Amino acid sequence: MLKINEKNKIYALVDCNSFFCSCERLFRPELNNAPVGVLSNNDGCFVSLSKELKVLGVPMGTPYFKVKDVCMKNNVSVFSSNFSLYSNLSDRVMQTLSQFSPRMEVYSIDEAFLDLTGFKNLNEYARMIKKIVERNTGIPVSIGVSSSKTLAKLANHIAKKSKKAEGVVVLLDQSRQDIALSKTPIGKVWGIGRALEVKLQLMGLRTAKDFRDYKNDLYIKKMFTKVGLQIKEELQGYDRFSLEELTKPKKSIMCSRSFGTPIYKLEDLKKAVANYTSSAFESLRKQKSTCGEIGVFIRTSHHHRNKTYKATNYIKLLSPTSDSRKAISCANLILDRIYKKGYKYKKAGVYLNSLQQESKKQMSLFENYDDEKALKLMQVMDRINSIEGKGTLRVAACGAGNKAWAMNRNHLSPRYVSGWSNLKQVK
DNA sequence: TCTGGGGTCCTAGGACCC
DNA sequence: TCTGGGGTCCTAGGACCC
Repeated sequence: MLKINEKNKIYALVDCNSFFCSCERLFRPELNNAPVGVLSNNDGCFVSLSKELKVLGVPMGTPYFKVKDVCMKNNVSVFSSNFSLYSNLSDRVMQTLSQFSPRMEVYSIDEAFLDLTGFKNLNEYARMIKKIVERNTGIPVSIGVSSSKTLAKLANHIAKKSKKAEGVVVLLDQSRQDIALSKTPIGKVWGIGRALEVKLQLMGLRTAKDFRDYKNDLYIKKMFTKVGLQIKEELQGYDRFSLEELTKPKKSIMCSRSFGTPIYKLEDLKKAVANYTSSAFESLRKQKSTCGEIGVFIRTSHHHRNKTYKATNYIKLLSPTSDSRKAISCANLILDRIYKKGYKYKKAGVYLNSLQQESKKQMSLFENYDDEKALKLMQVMDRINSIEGKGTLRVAACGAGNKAWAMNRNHLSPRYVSGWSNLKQVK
């Protein structure tokens, strides 16, 4: 099999600092240097912690009741989560980021990868991105730049921690990579979770550098599957998890909640699940999919041994649907099957599986470009030129297939140049 | 007493077919 | 009585992420 060995990509990972906390702070500037935390549904656990709260020794995911005292004593501002606000602000951040590269992957609500391949003065460019995002949205970000997503992620991690870095780390030369990787515990590497961490440590691999330099690839593949080997190669700087610009439609959708107060009765479960079903179907219709299978689960608390019960069951639909009323009657049927009397239910949810697109017309950002997208490309070009000098990059639009790209002049092929005049006309 | 919600990908193993 | 072997598809469950 051909192994592609060129390290020719450059990715930036832009990550919002303590995102939910930062969102809350936008409306309470007086909290800017104070400890802030945001809680999950039912105010269960912390899902976002400001730097000042982390310093107090509260780890991510801690149940609130366990640290309530600490919070009171230290005057911590604790918020219930407000996801519609966060998702609004996220859109604004992403919108701003899209001005800095023609290729971008929105990875999560608070993170995006930018393809900066071919760009120069990366440090300066990244600092400009950081400054402009903060100015336009009020959300502070950290940026890590390197030749694979995994390394960019690692660089970002350092950018967050190191004071000297001031929020931006470009991790490209070998000696700096060696130092950074040798200081990174193996479990901190993106894609290495608790289970793999244990296995790797048993092999004597304690740091990211140990793993990167481990010689036996076949053994890695056997022990950690294809993905494990890919992570190792990403640490070596090879691009194995390439950028995914398209926001693909979801393959499954679920909606579930824990109950603040437990539920005992079947009819109450049915009401709750009906609500979850309608909101799951809203997402389903939004991405123009139909659903071919519906599943429901109910469970008691898993934190106490005695009298636990959990059950899941599915119904396959003869004809896929996006009509939530049909789905709700299925959900009720399932609940009739799995409900057992006498239990204290703490959580329930609905799964939508076997999703299919109603129409296959999925467009990438720059496919079927229109005036607006073309103008956006011009914007990107201006940004790039402002830092690298005019003429470094050129924006071209390709007539065939209606694709438009911004690219390095050196990589400009005649095929793309042909569309150049097109785009100028648009401007 | 009180412990989130929403996803993806991969593999092993069983069912089934020829 | 002896009881093959290879392929595909599906599902459950584990691992990971934010």
